[in-house]
This record gives sequence, C-alpha cells and structure tokens, in this order.
Amino acid sequence: MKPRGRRPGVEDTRERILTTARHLFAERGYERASMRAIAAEAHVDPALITHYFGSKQGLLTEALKLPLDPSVILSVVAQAPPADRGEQLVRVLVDTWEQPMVLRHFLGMLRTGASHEVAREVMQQTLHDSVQAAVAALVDDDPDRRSALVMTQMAGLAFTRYFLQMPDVVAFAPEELARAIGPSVQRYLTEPLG
Amino acid sequence: MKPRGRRPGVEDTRERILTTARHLFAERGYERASMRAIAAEAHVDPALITHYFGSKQGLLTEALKLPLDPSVILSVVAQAPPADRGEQLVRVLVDTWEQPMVLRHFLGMLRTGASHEVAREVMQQTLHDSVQAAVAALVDDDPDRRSALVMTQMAGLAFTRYFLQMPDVVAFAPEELARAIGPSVQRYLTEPLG
DNA sequence: AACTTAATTCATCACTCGTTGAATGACGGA
DNA sequence: TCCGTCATTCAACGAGTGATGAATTAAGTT
Repeated sequence: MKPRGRRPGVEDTRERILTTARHLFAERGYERASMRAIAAEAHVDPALITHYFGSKQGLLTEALKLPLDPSVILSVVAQAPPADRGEQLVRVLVDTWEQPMVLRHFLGMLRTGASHEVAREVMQQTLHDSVQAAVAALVDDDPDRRSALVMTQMAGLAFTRYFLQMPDVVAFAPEELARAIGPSVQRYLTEPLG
Repeated sequence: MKPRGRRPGVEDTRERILTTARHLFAERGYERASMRAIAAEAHVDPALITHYFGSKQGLLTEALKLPLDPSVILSVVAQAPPADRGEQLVRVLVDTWEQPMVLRHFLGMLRTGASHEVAREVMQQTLHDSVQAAVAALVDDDPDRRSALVMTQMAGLAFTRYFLQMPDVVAFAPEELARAIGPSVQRYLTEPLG
C-alpha cells in the first residue's frame, strides 16, 4: 500500500526559503527579517512559509540547524604535535569561519540570539559542542575549565572580527592570527591552571 | 532679558525614561523593547518619549551614552609592575563588568547592536576607546595590533560570560579569571608579535 | 479518467508598532 | 492676574506584523 497522490519534496522551494531566511536573519536579525520580506526575496507567497514551517519560530529553528561537525576540526588538530595544537586550532577555526556559508550562519545565530531566547540557547549549545568536544580530547585534566578558557578567546576573535568588524582585528591575515593567538590557546590547553 | 515661562528639567521623568529604556533595551533588544512598553514601565505616556527624544532612534542614541571612562582603568593598571599588567587589566575589567549598571549597558549595546547599525558602531567605538587607549599607553610598539589582540580576548570573555552565560565560564570566580587569562593578555602586551 | 494528496495562492483578521497634533495641566516671571 | 513655556495626556492614523482558512493548481496513483 504505497501512498497515493502527489509526492512532496520534488520542488526545491522549501530549501530556497530556508536559504533566504538564513540570509535575512543574518543580515537583519529576527524581528526585522519579516516573513513577508523573506517570502518576497524567495519569490514565494508568505503563507507558504507557515505551511512548511508552522510559524516564524519554526522557520528560525529550522534555519539555525547546520552541520558544523566538531569531529572534523578535532581530527585535524589532533594530528599536529601537542606543542603546536593551539596554533593549529586557531588556524582551522579561522579558516572555517572565513567560509561565507559558515559566516552567514554564525551571524544569523548572533543577530537572532540577541533578542531571541531560543536562538541564544542554540548558539550556546553550538559553541559548547564544537569547542568542548575538540578540547576535551586534547587535554589531560580539567577539560571543562580549559575548554571554557579556549572559548573565551575564540568567541572573542569571532565576535570582534566578523560581527563588530573592528578594523585592527580585520587587518590580521588568518595566518598571522594563528601565530599571534595560537600560543595563548596553547597555554589554556597545557599550562597548569592557577 | 531672562527666559520667561516654566523652566525645563525640574522633573526627573526624563531620567526615569532613560533608565527604564536602558533596562528594556538590554533585556529585549531594540525592536522588542517597544516605546509603549518602555512608557508603561516608566509610568508615562508613550507620546512623552517622542516629546523628549524626538524618536525611538533618538531615545536609543541617548540611552547608549554612558561614561565608561578609560582613563580610570588605565591609571590603575599602569601602577602595577609591567610584568603583572596583563593580570591586572583582566582583574580591573572583570570587576568593572560585574557592576549591574555597567553590565546592563553592555548587554544593551549588544542586544540592540545585533539588529541596529548605529548601535553596533557605538559598541565598536566604545570597545575601541576603552581598550585601545589603555593598551597604547602600556606597550612599546605596535599599539594597534597589540590592543586588537587584547580586545579579542577580553571581548570574548565578556561575550561568553555575560551574554551567552556559558556555565563553564560563569563558574570561574573573578580572581581565577585574572590568574588564568592574565598571562595571555600579558603575552599580547609584551611578547614579540609573530 | 477519477481520485488523492501536496504545493501554492488569495483575501483577510486581529494586533502592535512608531508617530502626530491637538488638548490639558502645572509652574514661574512680569 | 495674565501670559508664556514646558510637562503630560489623549485619541487616532497609517503602516506593517504573524497567522488563518478557504480556494486553486499541479502532480502523482489507481
């Protein structure tokens, strides 16, 4: 007994809505990215969004899901000799963030998370998952505290460079960042904690 | 020819509006903190806000002005011996941020800046002014690059601890933060840049 | 072809928003 | 006392919001 009638999913409209939603959430934040604006830019009727995602909140939840697999980062960093892992971690993360798709997703989380409880929790969870997992596998003791310290440094780099776009931070080339900040991260990984 | 008629400014209503505006901007962000909501919490008619500040935008601009004098921070840090200045800078900044009024102002800038161009520029300027000035007076060379690196670390600490409220970061006591992060800042101040 | 299901559109509701302009009230100087 | 100035309120407009439910169109299955 196969299902009868028209099969769903053959059209890519749903994906187009999600893409432009991420785009506008990242650009304007949650409230300013109205469903009508998203619908218009996706060349779609506003009601179609409700049809697919139930509500604007549902669209947001769906839009924030993105595979930012921590294990990829982990495997690359783990290959480096222990003394170079701090530098390597910075290098890999910066290279990841420089990709437009990832960057847009990050800005989307930040702009919506600013005024939206759910989005903030997603951001917290995402950051935790991607850093905590990677760091915990590299250190000998105190994984929570060490990964927390790494997070403060890496989150601050992302925040000032990609969100605030502070000129003096943007001026660094990715490789310069790795060499300048890497040793600090290395400290958090290996040095005894006060 | 003295001015005639009733003198302005005798009532503190204007200040009450500003205070609750900062409160709601910090709590909800720009769009969700409606003028009606602000007016209600200040026990005031919505039109009075327009009367005083011209527009919601004007209210925001006024609300974001706050004396966060960098020179105070600078003077305290400069007194410490050069080798302890990184730790001291972290200590002073964390102590400052822990004050409710400062914290509210910081969250206000962040939540509004997420979706509001002007607020983001204010935040960028504020961060630049308070860190760049302090750092430039402490280092021998490359003040822009060194202060940029310090900013990435300190902004990230503020972001993860006060905005995201990541449990592992919140778990640190202020003094622990100073000892754990201080040496990293010290590196940015004194170590040769890659 | 008839039928079933999904994709898409249309018109509309019930709100909330920021802003406006006229009205009222309070206070101080002449 | 009269008048000018500011503080404060009131009612309302126009635009934009998210959401709903019924209608239409398209694509599969039998």
